[in-house]
Amino acid sequence: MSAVTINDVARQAGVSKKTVSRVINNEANVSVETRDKVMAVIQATGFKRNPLGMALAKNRSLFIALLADNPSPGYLQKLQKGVLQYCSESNMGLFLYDCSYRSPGLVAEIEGFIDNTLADGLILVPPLSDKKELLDMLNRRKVAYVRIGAPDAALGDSVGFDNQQAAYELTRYLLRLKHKDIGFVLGHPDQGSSQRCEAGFRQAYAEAGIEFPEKLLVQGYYTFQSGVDAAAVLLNKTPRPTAILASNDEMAVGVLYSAHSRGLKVPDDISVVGIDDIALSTKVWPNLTTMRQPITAIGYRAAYKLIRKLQGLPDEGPKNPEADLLTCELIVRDSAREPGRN
Amino acid sequence: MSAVTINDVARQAGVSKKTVSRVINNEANVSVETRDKVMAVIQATGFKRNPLGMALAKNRSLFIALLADNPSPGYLQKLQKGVLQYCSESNMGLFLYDCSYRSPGLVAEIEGFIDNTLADGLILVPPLSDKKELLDMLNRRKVAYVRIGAPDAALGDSVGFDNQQAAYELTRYLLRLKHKDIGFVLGHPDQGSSQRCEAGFRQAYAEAGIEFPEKLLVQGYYTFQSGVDAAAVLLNKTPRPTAILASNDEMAVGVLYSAHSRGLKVPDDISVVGIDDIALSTKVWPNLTTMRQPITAIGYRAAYKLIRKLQGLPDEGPKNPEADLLTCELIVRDSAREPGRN
DNA sequence: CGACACATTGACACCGGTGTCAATATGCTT
DNA sequence: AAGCATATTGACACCGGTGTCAATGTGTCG
Repeated sequence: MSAVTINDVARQAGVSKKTVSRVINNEANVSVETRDKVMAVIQATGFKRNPLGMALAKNRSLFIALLADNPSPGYLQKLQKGVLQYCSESNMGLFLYDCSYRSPGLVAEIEGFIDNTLADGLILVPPLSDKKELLDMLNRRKVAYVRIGAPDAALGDSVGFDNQQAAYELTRYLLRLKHKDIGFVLGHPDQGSSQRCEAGFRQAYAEAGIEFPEKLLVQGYYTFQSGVDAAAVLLNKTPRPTAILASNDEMAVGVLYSAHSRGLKVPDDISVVGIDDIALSTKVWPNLTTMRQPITAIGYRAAYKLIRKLQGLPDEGPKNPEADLLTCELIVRDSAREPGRN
Repeated sequence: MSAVTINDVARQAGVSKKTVSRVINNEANVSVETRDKVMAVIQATGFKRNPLGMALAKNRSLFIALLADNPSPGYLQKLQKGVLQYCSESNMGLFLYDCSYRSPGLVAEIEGFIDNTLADGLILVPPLSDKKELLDMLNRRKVAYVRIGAPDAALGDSVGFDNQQAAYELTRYLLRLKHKDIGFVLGHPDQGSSQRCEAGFRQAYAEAGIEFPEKLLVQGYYTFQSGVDAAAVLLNKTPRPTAILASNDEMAVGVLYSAHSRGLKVPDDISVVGIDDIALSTKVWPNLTTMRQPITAIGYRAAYKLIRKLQGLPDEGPKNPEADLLTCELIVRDSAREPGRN
């Protein structure tokens, strides 16, 4: 059945196994006749190189891993899809590893994971991508990585999108709709994206020359539940905000939920918008108006960058020197409109 | 830095590398002094066995893979969590692979994936777990697998839960609430679980001595969109059903969405229930009444069964001879109640 | 024709472990 | 004390590939 080895091919083709190795690796300096002969045997026998043997010899495993804490499940899922897609295209295996951001043994745990799998490279999802100790360990052990969503040239390659721009444009959109009292649900305080979102809100207000409603800024943690809780606070304020902007869709859906449970109608009584455009956003009623982040594309691009680096090939993507920032897009759906008579 | 090999340990401990191998594998017939001496060096050097070398020598990779098409993202996510958990506990790596159920090259594609990764075993998520050609290939290649959610002793080990029982109890619950015209959204026709659900509906009606409403049976495909579509059909019937039971929560949420978009109130105007209890079910308004399937536990148990099998250790779980069927549980939330005056 | 660059190929060691088997030491039986 | 079973250990080949280097063959130049 299986197990046609390089030795079998070599024997049948009447060459040394090194020559077979040359052929399967497309190396130069193999005569055309030899190459054809070997290829024929490979075809006939259905030979596939054993990745483990190769990995051992080359000290390169051909596996990468996606490391994630689980902030917004919908986000992770889309990201994973993009990563997986490029992995398939390039015949790389993708390991999955869940970890807990707050666990004290995190770095050691991940070190153990690397030892167990010998993954060549890692894709780090926020908030892991901001974790200095982790990056230090990876640098020390010379494990390649690409970070998602946290551009900071000093910390290494990253792919993400411009949260500040997204929040800025979304806020402008609400301001254009004539909302003035907008409630903001912040993201997780440990994540850089959170501060960038906040900067975007403020920027839009500043440009419009309207005083920023400091009292309508509520802490969130990027989770559904934190959105529910934040909305509960905001909806008790007087005057009640006419719109709520959450730093991600997962929380925006929580806001929606909170509004519904107090009998408020969206968008008649209050507008709700988010950022990301995850699958969930079109499963709730009403569909969420949001800034679409090309999450799957980001995952794809991250995998591309990592794998190209591992292969020693140049990155032929966008020429952005330090970080890839993919652009976002306003998706107008049904959860926001001009404030009504209340 | 890294790369303490078994040779290094052997040299420093003054023994042969085979003896070191014996120690790290906990083999018998090593004297206590030797074991201690070797252990001390292992501790001191921080030696970790290289999984690739081991895999090559033993012809066992210590990696398993989760193969999935993507029926209901929430389902997959919970499952993945359970699988990952047991993998972590047992130091196994988990590969992820997405595939398309309908792709004609599916079997060859998966075969290629196995060649690329040398995964020791596979966990198959429905509808893959029903795919005869796939199972044949795996048997032929002697790749171990555990199937999720499709008990059928002839096809190999499986872990799942009793869909028929779930649908049966859920239907009884609605009947007890005095619903009579219940609309049913069936699952994917290719998946066995779908027929079992249907059997459960019918069983409950038969027991109650009520004629089964054949006209209220609508085809679905386990996706959100198919739930939306099926509900559109059901809500146009006269008389309109007073309740809709969907074969999974993903579709039930679609039904909810459909009801909302026609201005119907749930549960005042119509009750909606589903099966699974995914994360989504508590993010929509109103929260979904559902039969909870212990999805994460199923994933955990599947990984357990597979890995124990690979390790040649006995399965010390439930003594169910052919398939593990974990029990389900009715979760009463806010999307169903007695039919109103209409 | 000799010297030399270059293309082609294979022998062999090596990556980091494990399996087999033989060598030696030890304890027990009679 | 001889005979034998058992415990402990290491030498060596092997898993399936790749890297190094030397040995050939071929073409070009002076």
